[in-house]
Amino acid sequence: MRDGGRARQREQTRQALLRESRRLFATLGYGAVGLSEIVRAAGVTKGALYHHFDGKAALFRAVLEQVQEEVARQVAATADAQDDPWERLVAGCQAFLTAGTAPDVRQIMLVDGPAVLGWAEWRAMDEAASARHLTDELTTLIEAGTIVRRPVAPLAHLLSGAMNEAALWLAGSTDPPGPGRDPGRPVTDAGGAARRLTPRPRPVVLGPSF
Amino acid sequence: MRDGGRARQREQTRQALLRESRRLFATLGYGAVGLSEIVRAAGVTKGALYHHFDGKAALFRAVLEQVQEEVARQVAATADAQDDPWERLVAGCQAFLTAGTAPDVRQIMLVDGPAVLGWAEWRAMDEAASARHLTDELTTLIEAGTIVRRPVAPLAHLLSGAMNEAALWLAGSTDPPGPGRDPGRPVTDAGGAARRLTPRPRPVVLGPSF
DNA sequence: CCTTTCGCATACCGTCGGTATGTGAAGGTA
DNA sequence: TACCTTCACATACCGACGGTATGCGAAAGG
Repeated sequence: MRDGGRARQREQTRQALLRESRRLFATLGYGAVGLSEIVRAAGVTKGALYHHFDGKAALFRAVLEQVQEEVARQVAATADAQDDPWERLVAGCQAFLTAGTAPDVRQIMLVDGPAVLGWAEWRAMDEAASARHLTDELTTLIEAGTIVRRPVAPLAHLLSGAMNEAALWLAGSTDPPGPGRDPGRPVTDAGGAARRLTPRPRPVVLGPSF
Repeated sequence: MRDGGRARQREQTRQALLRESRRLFATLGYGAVGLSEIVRAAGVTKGALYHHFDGKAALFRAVLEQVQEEVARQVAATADAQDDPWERLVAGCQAFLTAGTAPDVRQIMLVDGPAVLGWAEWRAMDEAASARHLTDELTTLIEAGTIVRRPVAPLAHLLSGAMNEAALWLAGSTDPPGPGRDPGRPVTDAGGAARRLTPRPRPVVLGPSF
């Protein structure tokens, strides 16, 4: 072959499988995508797929890991640009809402993820990817006295759940399994909505509502 | 037949299908349950199933409707026992967390629901069943000045998402698709945790944290 | 140059959701 | 009571799917 060695070709095939399966999973949903479609789009056969992954669910898991990593990177980058801890939390939430509006994230990470891998595994992956930072931020805010002292784990879960639902809601009612409206609509202003949802005056306590 | 007329027998078959499929969906998850298992457990054949429902997803939809109705009834009953609007909201949230801890609700309503029917349809069903009351409660609280005046729709979504995640978390890490621990464990004290999560002093503003 | 390894293709299998058709009892009608 | 219609299913079957076992040819190693 004129292209680089075996390792190069191997990685190329693997990336093609990840890229095409991600696209199909995002647009049609996990259940509506057949392996035949994936391998056809990737230009390989089922033999290649099962050589790289342990099955359909394992392929989905790899895609989900990729998506979660991207979201975590965006959120962390936006949050870390802020110096003040409270502003870091707010910026991080806004960044998550912006990222969560993307169809990939929406369908793969928020809709199919828990059902395909089971909630426990999905939660563990989310914890490892991004929720860990959220816990850190909340801990910092508690230590600084910005929010009332409470167990951080429940706070993190509640805030995480609220953000997930908000992302799904802000993305509009466009999702594959249903009737599905125009996918190319201008996407409701997620950033603006997120900003409107956060308090103008910096609060002294976060606890009461939780 | 010695049992009542056709209508009676028909309803009996339908209920058996709903009961057994609900049990199997709850314990194994939607994807891991085959129609053959369902009809065998219900003591009928696939012909009966397709005579009553339009397919597997439609059967699941009927089960989900049933589950949502039960949850909504419990929540409404608990909330309506309180006179004060704020106490109604708190009691309703606690009741939801208690109900959401049940494995049926957990797997069917919170995990598989959005993936099987699509998020939009799932959201519409939830809206019709229970979220509508949540919006009403929040509106009342805003009108009474208990919480700061904001658009209620975002508030309702955030709170709903937080409650859903909380219910999944409080139920522990036991779910079918994963390794799944002892299903009969004593269920972490959901009511107590819910009470601990809500503020002791009645707040004047709910907004800041949202 | 020969051998081994490995990345992948081919061929095949059991099972699944879904459908088309058959059937016998319940219910109406004379 | 005899007949006919309706209806609530059962039976038989199909294409497609996820998954597996095996074959093969090119690249790496000696």
